[in-house]
Amino acid sequence: MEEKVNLVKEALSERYRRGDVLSDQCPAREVLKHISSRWGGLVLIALHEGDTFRFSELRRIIQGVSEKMLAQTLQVLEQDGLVLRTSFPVVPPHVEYSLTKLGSEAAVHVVGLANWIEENLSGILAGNKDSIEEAP
Amino acid sequence: MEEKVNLVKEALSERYRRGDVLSDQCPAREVLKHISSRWGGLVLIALHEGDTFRFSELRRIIQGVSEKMLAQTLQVLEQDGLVLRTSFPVVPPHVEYSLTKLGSEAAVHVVGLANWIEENLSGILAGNKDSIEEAP
DNA sequence: CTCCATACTTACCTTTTGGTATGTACTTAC
DNA sequence: GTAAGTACATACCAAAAGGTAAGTATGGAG
Repeated sequence: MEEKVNLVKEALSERYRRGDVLSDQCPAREVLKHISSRWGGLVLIALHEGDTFRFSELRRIIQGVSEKMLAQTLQVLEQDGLVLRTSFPVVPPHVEYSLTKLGSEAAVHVVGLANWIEENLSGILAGNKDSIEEAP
Repeated sequence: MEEKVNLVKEALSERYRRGDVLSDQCPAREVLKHISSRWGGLVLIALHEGDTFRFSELRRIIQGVSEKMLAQTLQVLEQDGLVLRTSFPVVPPHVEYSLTKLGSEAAVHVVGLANWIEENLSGILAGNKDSIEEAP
């Protein structure tokens, strides 16, 4: 079994020179955490639907997100260079959010996953016994 | 602005008949949560590398995961019908994990995202100022 | 007879995450 | 003059996630 683990590591050797989400040291795992955080992926999906959005628009589209969490998530994604924040110095405040080039590329994969889930939802739910039967 | 939100909702109308991760009611969001949970995606990625894996192999490959979390994550993914668990009634116990057809399809998207992150890691890190400069 | 290995489970505790409520600054609408 | 809208920040608390350590069952190795 030790050999098999090594074989897999060997197959992943190319990955070690860039990033490796399977390694707990690698910053790639941090980035994956940001994108796959509770609201991170949904923000990318929402932004992928249009060009620019205001804070309050995003709040309405991403159902259930609180102001605090949306602000926090947007900041993290902005720091990763995935989201662009443009604020206009007017009152009341006007801020627009959009995806950067990097952000669009990442969003494509997240949207791909979300679409797959949405299309295969019934199949997945069928495999999930909890949703149809429950022990008394 | 209300019109814009409606326009987006209209553009997503097709999605409402299947699943919609942007809706907080829809079970699709739960499935997304499972897959994008801290260890869920990494399990899919690891399993995607080979045919079958034993519990202890997965623990070694997915660096940093605890026994408790790996067991829990595998159970959730099994309930969603993404992971297949095969146990052989021998002693010491022998259990093999692999992806189902559904699981393979989901894994493709997760692997795609992970690969993108790994390939673009330096670019992302460059946009992330926290990793190079720190306020004193 | 004791130790080791496998694949877990369980109890206990800490850390992280997330929600609610409130405050801010300013202007327009009523 | 009071409320509403905008884009947040902040404090406080509850819930969830996660780690550690120990226990379980069983048989073989020493």
